[in-house]
Amino acid sequence: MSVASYLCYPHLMRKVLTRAFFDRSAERVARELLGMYLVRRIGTREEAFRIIETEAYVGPHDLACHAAKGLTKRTEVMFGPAGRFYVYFVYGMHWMLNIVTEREGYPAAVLIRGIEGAIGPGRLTKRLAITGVFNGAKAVRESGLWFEDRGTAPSPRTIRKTPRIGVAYAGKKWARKKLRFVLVAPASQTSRR
DNA sequence: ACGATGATGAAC
DNA sequence: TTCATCATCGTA
Repeated sequence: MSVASYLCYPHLMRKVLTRAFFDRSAERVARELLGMYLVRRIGTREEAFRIIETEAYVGPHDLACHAAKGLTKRTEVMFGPAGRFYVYFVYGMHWMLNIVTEREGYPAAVLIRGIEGAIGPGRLTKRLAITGVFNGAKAVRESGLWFEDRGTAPSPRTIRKTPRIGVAYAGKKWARKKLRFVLVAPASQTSRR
């Protein structure tokens, strides 16, 4: 494959996001995951979905973050190294997919809330057949679930910041923080004037 | 608009 | 033991 091919067909660029990408603040990771791809492999079948909605849960002081409860059996994955999935069950029905961020020992994560074709964290996991078996797994090819940079980073002007969904219990300060990131023009790769 | 779903952890 | 939760679907 020549360099020219990549220039003509930017989607052929496929760079798997490694631990270093996630070993940063949850807020930055949440913002930069917009436009990246979540890739799922089941057997030999592979599907990639552009990420269009995320939320950052920024640490133990963030009262909306499960880690604010401290180290428990459920939250222990968040206390581990970055680049692993934190998957938990809510409301007796839905699996929520998060990716752990920050250094080992500092609990923080990004909730993947929406991909093209499946808006909503519960719908997304159902669509990709993601359950608790992914909890603690590394986001690498071998796991069957990973992230890729396909060279389609969105223009900053297509990114919206809003308060997170369903976190009123966290108190005004944390419920109001704009830690939800939404890509409003998923198809466009560059800014429009 | 509201009830059902049913793991986890905190409050009681 | 009871209650609320990082939703969603079916029924009214």
